[in-house]
Order: sequence, then C-alpha cells, then structure tokens
Amino acid sequence: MGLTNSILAGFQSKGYRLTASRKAIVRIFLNSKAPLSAVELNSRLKKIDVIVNKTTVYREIDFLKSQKVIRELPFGDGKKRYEKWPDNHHHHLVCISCDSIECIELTGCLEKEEKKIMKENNFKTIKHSLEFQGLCAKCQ
Amino acid sequence: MGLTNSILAGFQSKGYRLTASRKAIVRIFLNSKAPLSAVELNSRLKKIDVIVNKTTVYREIDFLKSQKVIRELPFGDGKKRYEKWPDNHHHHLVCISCDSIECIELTGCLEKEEKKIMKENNFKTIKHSLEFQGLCAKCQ
DNA sequence: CTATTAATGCAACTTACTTGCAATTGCAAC
DNA sequence: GTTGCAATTGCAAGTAAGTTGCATTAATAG
Repeated sequence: MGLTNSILAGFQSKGYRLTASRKAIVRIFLNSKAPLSAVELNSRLKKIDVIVNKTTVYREIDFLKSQKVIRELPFGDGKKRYEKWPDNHHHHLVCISCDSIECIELTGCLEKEEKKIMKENNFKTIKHSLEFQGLCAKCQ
Repeated sequence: MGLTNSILAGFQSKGYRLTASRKAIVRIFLNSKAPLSAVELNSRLKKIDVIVNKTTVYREIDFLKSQKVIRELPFGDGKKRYEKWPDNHHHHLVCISCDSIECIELTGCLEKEEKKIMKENNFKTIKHSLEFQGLCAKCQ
C-alpha cells in the first residue's frame, strides 16, 4: 500500500470520507516536488478533470494542514504555498525569474544557533523558515 | 542633518518632491523598530494626522523600495511588510499570537553554508530570508 | 435501504493591492 | 509673485486570494 493510500486509509479510520477531490489532492501533494499554492493546486486538478470549487480547495488545504499531511511555507509573494509534510527538514531556493523552486538541506549549524537565540530571547519557536531568492542556473 | 533629512535631500536633488506624506513616511520607517505593512503604515500616518489615500501609501512604498530606503520582507501571512534598508543583516522572531516582531542577529555560520549551497546548486542568491515563528515571552 | 453528518457548491463578502484618469501641487525659471 | 511642467495625489473601480453562511449532496455505518 503506497503512502497516498495509507494516508487515505488513516482518514477513513478517523471518520473522514474519501471523496474524489480529497483523493486527487492528496495524490497531487505527495507527488509534487515543488510547493503548490491554492490556485496552482486548482489548475492541476482541472488538468486531470477533477473539477472542484475553489472553496473546496481552500477547505481541503486547511484539512490536510490540520492532519499534518501538508505544511504551509512562508514565501514573500502574497500567496500561501504548501508542500507535503517533510520527513526531513529542508529549505528552498526560489528563482525570482522563472518561479522554480528547489529543495536544499542544511547542516546542523542552524539548529545550534536557533537554540541559543530562543534561550536569549525567551522565545518559543513553532517553526522557522529559511528561503533563498535569486536566479537559478537557467535564468542567470 | 539627520538620516531622514539627508534621504529627503537626496530625493530632492534627483528631482523628486518633498510632500507631506513622503516626509512622514520616511520618518516613520526610519524610526520604526519593527517592520510595517502598508495597512500598519497607514494607521501610523493617521495617528499623526497625516491623512493619505491608501493608493498613495502603496505608491510611496514602491518608490521607497526602488530608492532602496526600505526593503520588502517575506513573511507568510499574505501581507507584505517593509523595514528600513538594513545596514546590518538580521532576522526576525515573529509571534504568532500577538504579531510582535523582534530583530535578531546570527553568527557567521549561515553565510558559509550559503556560499556552499550556491556553489553546489549553481544558484545566484539575491537575498535570503530567515524568520522564526512562535510565541514571544508574553504570549507563552 | 436509510439515517447521519462530512463534504460540497454557490453566491456574496473581505482584504490586500492595483490601475486609469483627472485634479492638485511642489518647485524651478522667469 | 506668477507661470508652467511634471511629480504626486485622490477617487472610483477593478483584480486576486481567501473566507463565510447556508442549503444541498453524497460517503459510509448500521
């Protein structure tokens, strides 16, 4: 049983229903390498002939977020973007020219730094975001 | 001559005009410790009885951005926020409960990491953002 | 098959931001 | 001080992302 199916089975066991849009959206997020905005998700659904109202798309995103299947990423363009909940914490290279997004991993130095800062500032971190904006190989 | 005035004098020498709203907005950004959204800026203007149309606020933000007096920060809440162009690069602690923002500085480990990543990915960075979201001392 | 209630669609609304255009105004030259 | 140019502004209307209330539909348990 694939990851998509095991997530869907988990939903069902909790009393949530397996609708066509839910199945399609989970599958899209799990197979997408790049983070998706609500609008991008909607157009991917159209491509595979799953016609869903935008309200449903937003509600499904909220649902998947609450179920920790996806997480929200903070980019600076006024659009919220989401990606499948990462097993490994990582960050992004966002090309300001072609909008492409690559995932990268960092070494441990940031975590140390983070702990220190949190202690000094008496701040309890829920999440952090580190995103690089610039030009990808193609666009330089 | 203060920083605000020298910036304003610079505008004038380039043929831009010193209007009441421009003067007030530059002063607000230079004196604000926390980054401001367009809406927040507008309400600060109201407080000091400088009544400006929101269109003007957005246009002035664009202008100050193009003049590198302020820069845009990437937060994930659907609102663009701006702060005075920083002499020293720094990052932010954003409280998800009360929306307060604190500025922090990091040690050099991130820069090293950044150079490595850029080389490996053949990516040319324009800027990076590192923001921590969580709960401030008051809100815990 | 039926009942329950999760999920959906629709329309109207909100918020952040933008655009076109006519009116205003800073300021430099006279 | 008056004049003229173009930078700046306000207004109204528009766009795009996201939200809400409510009536309807449909997935699933019994």
